[in-house]
Amino acid sequence: MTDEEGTVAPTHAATRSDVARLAGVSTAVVSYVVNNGPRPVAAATRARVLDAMEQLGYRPNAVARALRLRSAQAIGLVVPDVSNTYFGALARELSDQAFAAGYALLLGDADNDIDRERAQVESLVSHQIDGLVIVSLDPASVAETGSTPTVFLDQRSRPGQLSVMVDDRGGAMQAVSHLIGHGRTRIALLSGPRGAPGVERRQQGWRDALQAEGLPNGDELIVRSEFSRAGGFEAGRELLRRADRPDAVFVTSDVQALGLLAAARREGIGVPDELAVISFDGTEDAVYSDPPLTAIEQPIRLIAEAAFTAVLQKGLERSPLLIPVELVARESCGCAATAR
Amino acid sequence: MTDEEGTVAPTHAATRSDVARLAGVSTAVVSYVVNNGPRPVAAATRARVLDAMEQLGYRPNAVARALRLRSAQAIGLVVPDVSNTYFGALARELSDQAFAAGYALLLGDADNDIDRERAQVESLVSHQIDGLVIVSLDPASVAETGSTPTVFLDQRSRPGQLSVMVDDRGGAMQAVSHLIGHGRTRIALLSGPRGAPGVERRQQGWRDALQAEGLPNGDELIVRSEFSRAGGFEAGRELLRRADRPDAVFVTSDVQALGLLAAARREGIGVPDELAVISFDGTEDAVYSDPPLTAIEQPIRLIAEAAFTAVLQKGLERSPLLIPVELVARESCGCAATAR
DNA sequence: CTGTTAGCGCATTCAA
DNA sequence: TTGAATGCGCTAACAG
Repeated sequence: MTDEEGTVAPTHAATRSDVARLAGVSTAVVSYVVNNGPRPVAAATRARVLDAMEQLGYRPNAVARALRLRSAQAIGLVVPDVSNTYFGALARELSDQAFAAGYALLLGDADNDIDRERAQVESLVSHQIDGLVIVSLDPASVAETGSTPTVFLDQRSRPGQLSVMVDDRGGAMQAVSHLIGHGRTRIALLSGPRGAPGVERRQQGWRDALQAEGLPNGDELIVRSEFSRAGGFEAGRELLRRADRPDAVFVTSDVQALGLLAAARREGIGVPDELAVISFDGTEDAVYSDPPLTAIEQPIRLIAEAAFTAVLQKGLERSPLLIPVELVARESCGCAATAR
Repeated sequence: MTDEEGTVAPTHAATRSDVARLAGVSTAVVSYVVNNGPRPVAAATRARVLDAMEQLGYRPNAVARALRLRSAQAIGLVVPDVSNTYFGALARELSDQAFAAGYALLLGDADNDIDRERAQVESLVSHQIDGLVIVSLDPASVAETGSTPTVFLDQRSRPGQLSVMVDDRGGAMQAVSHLIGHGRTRIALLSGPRGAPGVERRQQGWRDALQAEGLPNGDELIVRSEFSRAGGFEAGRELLRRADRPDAVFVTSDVQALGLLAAARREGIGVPDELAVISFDGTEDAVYSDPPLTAIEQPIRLIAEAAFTAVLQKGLERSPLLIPVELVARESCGCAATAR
């Protein structure tokens, strides 16, 4: 009820033709001032238009614009789980990039589910996004994105595919070498889900570094879990209860390492004294844990920049970038104790 | 060039009229089968259409649909910082809700900046979202959302506004009472940014609970920081270095509490023995910290459900919901020690 | 410098 | 049960 009061609140939001009418110009002119082109507009006219827009509280309709331009001025991001610290940070940085360039960000949370991931990708693509950045659970089975430029983060399945790669193997090798430098000899791997981004290469790095020193690197030293605190806790507990418990662990993500630390505490195993730990990611999680985690730090801002650039300027960056990572020593590896 | 080769690769993605042509029907019929209505379609015809869609790899254009329907089948979420565990979890749950209902989620990260927040809101609204959920830095200065239903999370500025409120005051009182039950008498407050969601009411609850017991509750017992680990660390350090150091702290968020725990460790202050801590949020951060945080747990899934429902069925839920919270005892309050 | 106008892809009313 | 035609709001020729 009380909808036909009239004159008070406009039924629809103002459109460009309302503005044109009020300003006494054509709709084209309104476009020209809104978009600052492509044709010039007389200063006086422009002022009238601006004034009319103001009066009407005019807001351009981005959807109509998107239909016309075949571009929504938006990019999509699909991750397995935004509530994971690393992916959250990634979403934040990408949102930053997008915003700075005038793009909106559509987020698809795959909920660690491959079907959900497919559905999210299809939904985003149908929304006419200008590009898609995806951290896939299984890059081989990602839905077809047609003409939407798509960049995979830290994974590559098909050859010609756009990717931003992180130096997973190198990082893992750094981590393991560091552990060896601390005199550790039985270095386990707390790995992530098969096929998850970076996992295979981090694993390879772990193995290669161990191999080079003639240290044990068999599958019996590997445990796996999801990228989560709970996963790291369970897998860590299993590992730490073994008779031939390792004296160090390289972990494929910060959140898993948080779980591992909790497991060590529960088992009464001192870190770093009895168990040295180095994780991959180097998010804020690593800085404020107990003990603070020595970690292979991913430059998330750089990664987001590279991804954003690649996705919007397809062609140029077809060379797969390799983002460097670096070891940031904190306490979980034993460095602090050594220093003391 | 090579555009008239035909039959090979279509220049544009297939549209409804390509499908119609191939199936030998009108575009209206294609609509009917795509949308399963509003008119019936003969089984044989439907089969032909489905077949044509398949052949062409047809994907409906959500933007065109949105323009026509004046609804993008999408909702927006604006938070101060997605990389904050709590907001990340919220984004995830809301994404879940939206997905289940066939909606996409547009995410706006305000980057803890009020101007950025305004811009994000405007951008989302212009994208014709069907509803907006916002956790605002300053609800009074949120951009006008016009006819887009908007629900504020845990804050209310204007009277008629849609909100999903959490029982902040009650939760804070529970926390403080619990601390008092452990014999603590000098209970500080590590508070959040002024105007941030829930902060004022949590502060009120802290004060009221203390007041009721005749315990000190002056402003000198309050320190403030952003909702971040780093903020909690700095403010915590300041607090713990005072001559009249408190014997307990109620913290307005998990991430701040993580920072406080790190500060206590740095200062050599034992938690919970010398300093009991209870935080607000109860995310996974609380479960795997050292010691695990006793926390007032927010039912994030419930909150997301309430917000989603409210935003899409405006009118119905105009009564401001009050979501209950509950204290989950872990170790930082001293319960474990008591039990032992 | 400004006005007219033809679509962008889709849903739907009106005819058939 | 199906087809033809209209318009959602906007951009960008094309024509003054």
